[in-house]
Amino acid sequence: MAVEGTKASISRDRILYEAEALFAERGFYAVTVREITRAARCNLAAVNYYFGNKHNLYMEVFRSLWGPRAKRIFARFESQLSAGGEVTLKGIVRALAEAFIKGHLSDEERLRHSQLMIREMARPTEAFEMVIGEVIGPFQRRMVQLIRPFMPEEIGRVALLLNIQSIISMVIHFNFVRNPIMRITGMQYDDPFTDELVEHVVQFGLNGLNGAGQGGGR
Amino acid sequence: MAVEGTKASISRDRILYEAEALFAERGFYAVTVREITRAARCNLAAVNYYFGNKHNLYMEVFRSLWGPRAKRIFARFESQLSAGGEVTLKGIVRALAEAFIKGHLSDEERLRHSQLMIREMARPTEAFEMVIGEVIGPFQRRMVQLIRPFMPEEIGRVALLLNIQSIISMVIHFNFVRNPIMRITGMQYDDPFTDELVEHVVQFGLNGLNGAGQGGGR
DNA sequence: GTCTATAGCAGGATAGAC
DNA sequence: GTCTATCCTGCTATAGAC
Repeated sequence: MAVEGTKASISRDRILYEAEALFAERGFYAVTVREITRAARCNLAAVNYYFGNKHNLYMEVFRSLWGPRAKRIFARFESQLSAGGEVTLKGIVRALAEAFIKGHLSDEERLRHSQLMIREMARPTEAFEMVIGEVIGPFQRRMVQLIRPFMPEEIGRVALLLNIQSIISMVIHFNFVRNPIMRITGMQYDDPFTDELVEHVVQFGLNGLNGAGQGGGR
Repeated sequence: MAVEGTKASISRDRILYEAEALFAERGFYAVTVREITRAARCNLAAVNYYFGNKHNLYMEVFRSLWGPRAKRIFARFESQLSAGGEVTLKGIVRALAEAFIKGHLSDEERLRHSQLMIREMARPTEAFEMVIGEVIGPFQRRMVQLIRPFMPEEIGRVALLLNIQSIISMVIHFNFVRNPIMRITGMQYDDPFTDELVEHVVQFGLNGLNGAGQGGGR
C-alpha cells in the first residue's frame, strides 16, 4: 500500500521478513514476539503497533510475502514451460521440479517458502484457506489440464490427481526433509546436488507417470 | 520396567498416550502440560512426578511408544515381504506401501506415528538421534540391500538412495498431508481410498524404479 | 500415587513518554 | 514511529497435604 522503502515502513518490513524466517523454521508457537523484534532490531512493542498482535503478523506474512512469492514461482513455471517450444510430459515435470527445487529464489528463501506451506498443509490455520484457494488449488487445476492429454483416456479424476500429487510429494520431500537426506546420502544441498535432484525427480516422475493406468510392470 | 497395567502405572501410561497424540498433532510448543494432564484425566503435577519435566515426557514418548511401534512396523514389513515367496521389486514396494499406509495399526495411530516422525525430520530435537539411528537408518540400509539387485549394475550409491527416498516421499506425503489431499480429491481416508492409495504408490513407484539409470522415457 | 496450592517466570499486550 | 516500563495471563515446576 504505502511506498516501499520509506522510513515509515522499514521496521515493519524487517519484522515481516524476520517473522517469516522464524515461523517457517520453528512454527508459530515456538517463536516469541520478543525473538522476532530482537531479530528485526526493533522494539518489543513494534509488532503490536504494526500488526495488532502476533497472530495478525503471522497472517500478514502469508498475505504479503508468501502469497506473492508463490505467484512468482507459478509464473516462472509457466514461462519455463512455454520457453521450450512444444510442451512435453518431460518438459512439464522438469519445469515443476526446477520451480520447486532450483527456481530463481535463494536457497534459503525457497526452504522458508516450502516450510511455511507444509506447516499449513500439516496443520491448517486461517492461512490455509488462502494457501489452498489461491495457490495450491489453481496450481493443481493447471497441472491436471497440462497432464491430462498425456494420460490414457480412461484414467479417473482421482487417479490423475494422485499422479500429480506423487510428483509434488517428491519435490516437497527433497526440500523439506533435508536433515535426514543429508545425513543419509552424505550430500550437501549445493548446486551439483540440486541438479542431481532435479534430474532424479524428472526421471522418476516421468516413468511413474508413463506407467499410469497400465497396472505396473514386472 | 514395572509390570504393565498395575495401578501404579495407569496414570503414567495415560499421560504418555495422550501426550503422544497431542505432540503429534500440534508439536511440542503448542501443547501445554495442562492440556496433557486434562486429556489424561489426572492432575497437573503428575507430569512432573512421573517424568520430571515436559521435555523428558516428550523424549519418553519416543523411547517407549514411538520406537517400539516403529520396530513393529518394520517387522510387519519383513514378514509381509517373505510371505509372498519370491521377492520381487513389486513385492518390496507393496510391502512398504502397505506397512506405511495400511499396516496393522489403527488409522489414528498410524497418522500419529507419521506426524511425530516428520516433526523430527523437519526440525530435529534430541529424539532425532534415536529416530534416525535406530529406525530410519536401519530401514534405509535394508531397502538398499533389497533393491540393489533389481537396479542396473552401474547405478551410484546416491542415485539408489534417491530412488528409495522417492518411494518413501509418497507414503509420507499421502499420510501426512491429508488435509489438502482430501480437499483436492474430495476423498475420505477410508478403506477403499487407502487401498487405491496403496495401488497407486505401488504402480507409480515401480515404474519410477524400473526407469532408474536409463535417462527417462518419451 | 494423587491431589491442591502456589511459587516463579516468560509470554503477549498496552500505556504513555519522547 | 519508536522507545521504556509495566500489566496480566498462562505456563512450568515445586512444596507439601492426604
